[in-house]
Amino acid sequence: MKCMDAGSSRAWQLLVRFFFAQRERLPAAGDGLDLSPAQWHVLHLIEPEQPVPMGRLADTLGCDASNVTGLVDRLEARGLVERRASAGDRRVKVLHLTPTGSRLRAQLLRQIAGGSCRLARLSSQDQRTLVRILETLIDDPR
Amino acid sequence: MKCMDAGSSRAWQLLVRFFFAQRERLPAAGDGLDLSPAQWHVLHLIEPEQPVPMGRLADTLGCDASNVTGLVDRLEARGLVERRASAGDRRVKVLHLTPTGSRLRAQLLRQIAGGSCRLARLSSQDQRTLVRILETLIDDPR
DNA sequence: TATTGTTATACTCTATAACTATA
DNA sequence: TATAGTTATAGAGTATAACAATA
Repeated sequence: MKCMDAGSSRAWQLLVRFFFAQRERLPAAGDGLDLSPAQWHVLHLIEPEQPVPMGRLADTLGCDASNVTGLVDRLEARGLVERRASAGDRRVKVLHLTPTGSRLRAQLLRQIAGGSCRLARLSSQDQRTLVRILETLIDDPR
Repeated sequence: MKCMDAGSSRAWQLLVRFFFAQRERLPAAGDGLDLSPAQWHVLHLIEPEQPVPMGRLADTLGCDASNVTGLVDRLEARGLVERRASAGDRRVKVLHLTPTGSRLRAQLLRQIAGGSCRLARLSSQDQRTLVRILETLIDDPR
C-alpha cells in the first residue's frame, strides 16, 4: 500500500511515540483543576461566546452521543457549561461556557502553554512549519 | 515565562488537539483485533522474548498498580500474555507474550504502519521536516 | 518494616439499545 | 419517518485504601 512509504511511515512512528509519551502527562496537566482528560478535551473545544451543539461535540470527540450526555451532565453539575435549546431546531441543544467555565478554560490554556517549553526551542521557521503541517493533518477530513 | 511565545504555544495547542483526535481513533485501529486503547498500549509495550515486570508497566503507563492488575487479568484471560513469578524476587511477576499475543502484536504493528496514510499526503519536504522536528522533540531530555 | 501485587470500592468513560420530543 | 438527545445498562479504565506474601 502506497501510504506506507518511508517518509510518512517514519513520521507516523515518531508521532505515535511522542503522542504516547505526552499522553501519560496530560491528565497531570488538568490535575490541579480536577478535570478528567475527556472533560479537559471538551472544555478545550468550547470557545467562549462560541457555543457548540452537542451533536457536533460527539462528532469531534468521535464518540457516541449518549456519552456526551453524561460528560456534559458532569460539567454542567459543576457549573462550567450550560445547555440551551437551539432557536432554529428545538431538538438541538447548544453548549455555552459559563463565566466559571470560561475562567477554568483560561487556566487550562495557560497550563497547556506551559507544556510548550520543548517546542520553544525550535527555530521560528520550524515552529511555523510544524503549525502548518499539523493544521493540514487536523483539518484533512479523515 | 519565555516558553509561552506565540509560535510554540500554537504548535503545542495543535499537537494536543491532534493527540486527542488520534486518541479517539485508536480504538478503531485495534478494532478488528478487539483491543481497547489501553490493551493496545500494553501489547505495544511488551516485545516478544522481552518480558516486562508488572511494576515497570505501571510506571510506563503512568497509572496505579491496581489498574495494571485488571488490565493484565483481561489480557491473560484472552491468552495474550502470561504472568510468571520472577526468579530473583518472588514478589515480582513478569509478563510474557504468548505465541497468540505475539501474533496479535504483529498485526497491531502492521495496522499502526497503515495509519500513516494522512501523512503520506504531505510533500516529501514536509515529511522530512516533520521527522526532523519530532526527532528533536523526542530526543531532547524533558 | 518496606515493597509487589491483589482485592474491595467507587467514579468516569465508553458503547448499544430503547425511548422521548421535535422535525 | 428521520433526527437530537436522553435513559438504562453493561463493561472497561482509573484511583484510593486495606490487605497478603515476600523481602
